[in-house]
Amino acid sequence: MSRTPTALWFRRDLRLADHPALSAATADGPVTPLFVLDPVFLSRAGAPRLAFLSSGLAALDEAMGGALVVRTGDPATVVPALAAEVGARDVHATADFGPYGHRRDRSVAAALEADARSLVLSGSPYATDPGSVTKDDGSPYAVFTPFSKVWRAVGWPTPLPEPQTEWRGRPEIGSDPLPSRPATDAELPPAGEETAHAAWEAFASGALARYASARDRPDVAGTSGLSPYLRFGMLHPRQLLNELGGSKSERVFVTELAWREFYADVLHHHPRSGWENLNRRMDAMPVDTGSDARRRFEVWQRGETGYPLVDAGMRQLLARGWMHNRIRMVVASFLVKDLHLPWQWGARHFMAHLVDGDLASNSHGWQWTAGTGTDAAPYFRIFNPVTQSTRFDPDGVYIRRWVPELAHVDGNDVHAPWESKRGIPLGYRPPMVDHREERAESLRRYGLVKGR
DNA sequence: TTTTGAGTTGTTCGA
DNA sequence: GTCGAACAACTCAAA
Repeated sequence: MSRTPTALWFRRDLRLADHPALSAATADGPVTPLFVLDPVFLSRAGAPRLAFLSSGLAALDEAMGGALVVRTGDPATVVPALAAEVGARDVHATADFGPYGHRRDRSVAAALEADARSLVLSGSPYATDPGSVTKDDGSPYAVFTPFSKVWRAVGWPTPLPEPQTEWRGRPEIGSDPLPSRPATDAELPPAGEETAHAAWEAFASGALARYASARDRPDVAGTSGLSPYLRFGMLHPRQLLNELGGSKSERVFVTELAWREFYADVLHHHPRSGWENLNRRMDAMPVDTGSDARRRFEVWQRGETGYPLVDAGMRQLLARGWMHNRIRMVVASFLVKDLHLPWQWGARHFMAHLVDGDLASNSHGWQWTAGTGTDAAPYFRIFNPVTQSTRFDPDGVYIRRWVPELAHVDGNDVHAPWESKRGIPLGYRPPMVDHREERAESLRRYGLVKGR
């Protein structure tokens, strides 16, 4: 077997097990592991996600015996230069289906080909590659449920073992320093493949059994907490899917993974939907963007709306770089339907603070709430922040944890302190808007565009 | 080809 | 207090 030097360009696949591109590279010969600090990514990701990435790269580097090579700059320049330096004919990578990643990879591939080299893409961050689940006529699905049925029927390959790779990297191959962890006040989960697997094992043997009901409860640890690991490929969904059975809770968890795949598929077919309404008719929907809108947006960002559940969620986001899924919907509905602000404002704030921030899931989750997306929620589905609070945080445990001003408020007063006979607690604030009025205003605005 | 029923996550109102 | 209806429009799959 010929032994040709090769390179593996890591992106959102920071693991060694079940890594098709790594297996392909290992089959070629000695592998130079590369991570590129791309100024475009660095300018977009907020400090929490960069901090998580930094720890993830350190863990990956350690798992490779300190071989990781880091280069800084435009990948179209940096990757071919590294390939030439190590004499790699091929540069291996996992395919990226996001709009920017797809463009970037085309220009990197062109630059490599100009130098008689190739970018070889294997695998993807998904169980099924975006674009591969289609209707019989080849067109993409616009509704989740039929997509998910076909997606399940297509299935996924069994995970690959970690190969015996001959690394050829640092210090033999020069490298920039591994990125330092940017300062952030957020308390983040530990990163890395080993930690990710431990988190999965803990979930699988614990909260998974009650997932179907507990996943909606922000006051208990009912969710998997795996989203940051999936975001950076420290885990691959295929690894989880192969271990999941058919119990009610396991099926519900598989469905959550299917949503991740569906939204990646939608973004693949409609790249502009990352930041624009998928449903163009909704462009006519009036939203507020003036200086008072900015002020309301900042109140929402700080978690000072006066609605305890909304404020708890916004503060959890700042403190942890993460927010419970149901609360993401509650705060999103509040921004869109109580404050009448563009969903893109909220989506951008989420992307700046979420460790698991992923364009496909984030944008389409927001579009679902805003009623502008594929398979959108009916426009009249407007969350009542108090009803959601009493239903999903019945004892106020989540609110008291994240809104210290309310930590000592007794009983049900915690859900709507302004209704308390004892008055609004010191340090807290009255609701910034009247939900009943803003709900009516929202319905009025949707009425302007509906049926067109 | 046409028709029909179903579709993640809700709320309010009136009987 | 509980419960069913109403709140659109459109996509998709199955009949």
